[in-house]
Amino acid sequence: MAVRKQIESSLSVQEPLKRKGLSVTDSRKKILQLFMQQKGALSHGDIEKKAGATFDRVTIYRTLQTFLDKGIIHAIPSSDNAVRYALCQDECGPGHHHHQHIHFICGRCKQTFCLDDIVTPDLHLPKGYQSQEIDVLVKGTCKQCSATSKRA
Amino acid sequence: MAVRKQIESSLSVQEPLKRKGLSVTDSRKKILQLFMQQKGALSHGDIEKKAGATFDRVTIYRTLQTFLDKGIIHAIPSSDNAVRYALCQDECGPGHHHHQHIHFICGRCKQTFCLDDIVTPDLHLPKGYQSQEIDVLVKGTCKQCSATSKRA
DNA sequence: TACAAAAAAGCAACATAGTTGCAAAAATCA
DNA sequence: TGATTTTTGCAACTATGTTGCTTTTTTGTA
Repeated sequence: MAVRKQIESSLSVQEPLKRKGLSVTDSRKKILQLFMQQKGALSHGDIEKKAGATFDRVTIYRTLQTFLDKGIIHAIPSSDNAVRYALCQDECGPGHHHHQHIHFICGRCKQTFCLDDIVTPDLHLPKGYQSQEIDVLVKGTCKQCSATSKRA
Repeated sequence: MAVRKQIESSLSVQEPLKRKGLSVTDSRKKILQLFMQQKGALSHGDIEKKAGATFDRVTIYRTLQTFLDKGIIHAIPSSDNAVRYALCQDECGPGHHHHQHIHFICGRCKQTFCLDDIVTPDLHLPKGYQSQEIDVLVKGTCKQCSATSKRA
């Protein structure tokens, strides 16, 4: 039955929500699930497409905002006016994000990935500048796409 | 006379346009001037405000796109759905951008600056990933704002 | 399990941002 | 100066994001 499947897969989804003190609702479960099934980052539009007409657009906006606030996802800047979101790895608290990883944007498959193993480098800023957060965006060709093009 | 002033200040503005093979129009002069007068980066909205009702919105979009294509300005990613633009320093050709500098986003004055002297660091990417371009965004407090808060 | 309080979702209406095609105006070049 | 090419402005449209309010769902407790 489809129902059983739903219940099973949503079990692992409920836990993080509860841990963050959020009430467990259909849209939150669904959206969190989408993120967990996904290697790359998701934009609001991606979620709208993937979730189909299940949820109101507004609900998606508000859910993303809630997830951001609670430190479940983090926003990845972009230069195409489509901010993407991805799951936080380590424990990010409300407001406190601890991200040291970099983001890779593939020009071929257009996906954005978190490279969790690559730590953001230290920078020497000019006198007077105080750094709070560093975001490194690397554009190029991802592992998968590099491999496919070689074989072709 | 206001006219003379216009002509004088637009002289330095015409040159880069011509060098890039662009016809010299009022909107291009005005928008390029805005960038040259400005320390920080400008979003489409900023330009719309600063240019007043002088130009059509569409013209601003198209001018920014043209400047991007010709390597006169570069786009700075953001996580607030407001891509900002700033003048290119060295010679960037069409398609070929050579930026090694980092971008600083001040949380206080909300301005974005190019720190031209800070070179983007080398990164060791995982096997298979090919890097073409690196964008470093640093969020924090800028020189000016740091100074003001100390005195206050 | 049922119920009241609190939280979230849905809806509608609105505001802003970005795109496209086409006609009018301006810039270029001979 | 005048013909050609380029750019602009306008209109209409699509997409994206926001807000207030009502209904529904969730939660915690009896």
